[in-house]
Order: sequence, then structure tokens, then C-alpha cells
Amino acid sequence: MTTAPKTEKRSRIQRKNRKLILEAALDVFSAHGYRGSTLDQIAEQSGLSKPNILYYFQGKEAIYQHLLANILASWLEPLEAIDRDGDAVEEIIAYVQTKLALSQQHPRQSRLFANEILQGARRISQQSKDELKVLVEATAEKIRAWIEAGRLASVDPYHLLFSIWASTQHYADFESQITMILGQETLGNAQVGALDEQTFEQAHAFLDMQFRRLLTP
Amino acid sequence: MTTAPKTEKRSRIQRKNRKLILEAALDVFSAHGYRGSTLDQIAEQSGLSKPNILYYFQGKEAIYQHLLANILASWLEPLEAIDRDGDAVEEIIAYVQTKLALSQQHPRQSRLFANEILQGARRISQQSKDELKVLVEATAEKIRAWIEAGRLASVDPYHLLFSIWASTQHYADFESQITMILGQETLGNAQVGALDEQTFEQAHAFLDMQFRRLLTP
DNA sequence: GTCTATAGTTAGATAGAC
DNA sequence: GTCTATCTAACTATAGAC
Repeated sequence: MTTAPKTEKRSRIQRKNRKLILEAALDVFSAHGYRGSTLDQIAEQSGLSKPNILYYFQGKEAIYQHLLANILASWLEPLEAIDRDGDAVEEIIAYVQTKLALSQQHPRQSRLFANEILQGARRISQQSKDELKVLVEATAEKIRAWIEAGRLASVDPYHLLFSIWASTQHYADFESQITMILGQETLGNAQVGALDEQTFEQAHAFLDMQFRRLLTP
Repeated sequence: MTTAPKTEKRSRIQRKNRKLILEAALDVFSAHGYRGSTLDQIAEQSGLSKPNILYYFQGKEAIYQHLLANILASWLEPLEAIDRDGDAVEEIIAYVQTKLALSQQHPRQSRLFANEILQGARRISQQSKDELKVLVEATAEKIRAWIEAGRLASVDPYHLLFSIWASTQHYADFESQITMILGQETLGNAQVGALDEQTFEQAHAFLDMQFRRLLTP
């Protein structure tokens, strides 16, 4: 029994199958959590056999770690994009909208991440945690500078970030509850489980207003 | 093999053991999710043997359902307490503070519930879902009336509730991330995992300001 | 690269003695 | 009411043929 090549050049079929596996695994892990997911489910979802999946990845944990690392990276990216030389309120509002758009376009990633945090972030490496902390610290510093310059209302930078994360990610993580409450009278749409466009437009408008009122000096 | 009495009178020892089991199960389920939890863990945590646990409850699912039903009830309670004849802004602010206090005092319940929603609310009965929907609908109606009376700024009632739930529950559900970011330089405290008093005071102040600014007409 | 077969664990639940 | 022993099913992972 051989194993797939690591970082060296991968064939077309290898790239395709790895992609199939990761896509299927994202479906399964985000819906059932790590322990609730099985290789059988990932195999069925991807159309590959179980041993074949273990040919491409070292095991269940390796697939999960791969997804988690990617999600962490895309989670940090928009934070870095905040421009300390830009208009303070507009920079924050833009960040809120970016995060909300991520919840709309990548709800499975958000849910996998939420699951991981909820259960104590056991599978996130100390290095990743340190990176997160440093980046958040730098962002808090940008916010503090804006406040001292009188360009932003005086708020605690950390709790501002918590509030933004919570209220934007909520639309992905608590999607099943939102659907439960708003009902889905939209019978026209194929009910695949995602929230409809209109809900996100309303969320967009609401959060814009909420954070604008909070932050305008 | 016999089974424990259902609703009829239970002995002291029965009440005590059921309580032990539920307390242990809350620890375990909130930390690992449904599928990630085992009867062995609940047995060890409660100090009872596995068969003994199955003497008191019909199975793993029954224990979970019992906890979930209680959590749902305590989740709905503060919503009903909102008084349509009270001061609009103060009523909402009081609700926010109540929800935040619940996150502080009962973080495990919040996390068990979040886990359940995150994974699609599969184990919540249709009846409970309907009850939730009706109660939220009634609350939205109270908020709409306040807005029409000019006592509250014009906001979407549903998205207001989503924002409140998200930003208060965040302190329980994402506790591990908050700890990660705020660090715990508080070496004096026995680090059992919970956020310290100071963090909740800051959250209290922040959310008070956020929703006051949003809602004051 | 992909498959069938299976080893090795772990988990939920039950039987039956005490 | 509580325990030891055990059954059965599910799951990760590996062996080895093709």
C-alpha cells in the first residue's frame, strides 16, 4: 500500500479527488461536528470509497485539520484589511459587511469554526491561537488610535469586535433557528436550507444602522 | 431488571441520583456535543456506574432531551417577561442584561443549546419549534407597537432580537475564543475556564451602550 | 489508484447476580 | 438499586488483491 505524494507535484486526478474529499468533508463536519462525522459519510458524499479517502489523507483528523487551517486563514484576512488611514466609521462598517457576506457565502465554514470554538478549541494549534491573538491586538490598537483622534465614539475595542463577530456569524451559525422563526413561506425557492437573499439584505441594513449609531462620534 | 418510577413519587436517593446524572450530563454534552459525548464520561463525571445511569434514564437520548427541554423553557422565559406597558428602551435593555446574565451564570446550557442549533436543531421537537416561533412573533408585535408609538427607533424587530441573542450568548458560546484573545493574565484566579467578573462588567457596559444608542428614538 | 475484506476499538444497551 | 459481564453495532484504519 502506498500513500499519495505530499507537497510534490500532484496529478490532475489527485488534485480533483482531494478537492472532492475536502468539499464533502466540509459538508459533513459543518453539519455534524467532528465526532458526529464519519468517514463513511464523507465517502458517500464525495463518491469515493473509504479506503480511497485514506489514500489521499492520513486520517479523519488530517482532513479536519486541513479544513480548519484554511478557515482560520480566511477568518483573519478581513481583519488585516482594516486600513488605519481610512475613514474610521466606514472602515468598521465595511468590515461588518465583509463578515456578513462571508456568513452568507460560506456558512459551512462558519459553522465548522463555531463548532470547534464551542467545544473548547481543542484542535486549534497553539501557534494559530497566538497568531489570532496578535492580530486582534493589532486591530484593537487601530481602533484605540481612532478613538483618541476623536474619529470614533469611545467603545471598548475588544467588545466591539466580539459584537461584530457575534452578530454577523449568527446568520450562518444559527441559520436553523432563523429559518425556524422567519418561517419559509418562500415556497418558490428550493428549500436547501440556506437563508434567502431578502433576509441578508435586511441583516445588512440592520447591522449598518446598529454599528453606525454606536460608532459615530 | 426493573426501571425507575416515572412521574410518581421518587425517593430521596432517586431524586439525588437523577440530579447527579443531569448535572454530569450537562457538563459532558455542553463540552463535546451530543455525538461527542459518551455514557462512560457521564458515568465517571457523576460517580455512578453506566448501568445505573440506564436504570434512571431510558438512554443517552433521553438524558439529552430532558436537558434540552429545560434549557428551551428557561430560554423563552425572559422573552415573556418583556412588558409592553413598560418604558420601551428600558424594557429592551433589561432583556439584554438578563440574557447576558444567563450567559454568565449558565454558560453550559447556552453551549448545549448552541451546539444543537448549529447542527440543525434535529433533536428539537416540532412542538417546541412552534412554541418558539409563536412567542417570538408576539415579542416582535410588542416591539412594532413601541416603534409606531414613537417610543423606539425604527428597527426590524426580528433582526433586533437576533442581534441581542448573538451578542449576549457569544460570551458563553465563544468563551474559549474570548479567553484566547483577552488572555488570562489573572493568575490569581483558579483558571476553571470561565470568564472573569471584569469581562462581564465590560460586556454589560458595552451592550448597554450599543443597544441604547440603537434604540433611543 | 481503487477495491474487498477485515482487524481492532469503542460505544450504547441488556442480562442477571447480589 | 447497583454491580459485573457481555452482546451488538458502528467506526477508524490497514492489508493485500487487482
